[in-house]
Amino acid sequence: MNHEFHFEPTAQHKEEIDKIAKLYKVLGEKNRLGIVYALEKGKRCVHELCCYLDASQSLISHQLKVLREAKIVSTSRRGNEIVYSLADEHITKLLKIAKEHVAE
Amino acid sequence: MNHEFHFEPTAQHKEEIDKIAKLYKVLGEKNRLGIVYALEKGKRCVHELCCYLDASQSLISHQLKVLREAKIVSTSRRGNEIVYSLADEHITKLLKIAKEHVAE
DNA sequence: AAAGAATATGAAAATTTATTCATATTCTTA
DNA sequence: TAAGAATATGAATAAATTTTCATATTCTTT
Repeated sequence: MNHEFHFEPTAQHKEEIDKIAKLYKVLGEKNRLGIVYALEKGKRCVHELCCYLDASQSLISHQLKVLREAKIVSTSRRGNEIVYSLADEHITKLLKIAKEHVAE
Repeated sequence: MNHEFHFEPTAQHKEEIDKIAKLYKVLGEKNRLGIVYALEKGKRCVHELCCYLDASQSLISHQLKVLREAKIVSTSRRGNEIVYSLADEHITKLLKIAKEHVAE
């Protein structure tokens, strides 16, 4: 077969692919996605997230950092605690579709 | 602060988290996501995907296997070629939301 | 049936990511 | 301001993933 014809993603497309791949990669990890699930129900401090996911404080903090850097969660302080919440509703929308997809 | 109160995801929730994390993980890789992008425009054989992504045949085949196992793509034969296409429209929907999310 | 084209695959190497451990930082309150 | 609680972080280790290389498989055509 003749494969002279080449096609390529545009630069913009490449960038978009990069961004989305990064986003999916961040959400494609059990603990991080679990955190997002927990936060869908409301704000939670780190300790609560550790309980929820039955994971060490250090691990959860590291994963929270990844989520922060991806702008998926945001923080505020409440006394001695740092309280995490979802950065915006987009994530919930994103998850909704994914939930539908896997519900089969 | 009092952290007597524990909460946990239900078994079903855990399973859902697992499934979605797996799905996102598969899509959270540049080359695989690139393949999906290419296939959104229509069926493509392996060689075409290699060109599109400027990647080796072996690499693309390996990634296609991952996509196949995740039921994201399906195949058919056309003479000597294996032609890949998206398994269903869900993926397109999923991507649509993600595209919106990163378009900022 | 032999040769060639297209794709797949196993195993090794390279790279990335997740996890742990020890410790630092930041805030609060006695 | 000292002590304690909650969280963050750097570095090391463990584990998983991606990529390559060599080769196998499958189909087509002569």
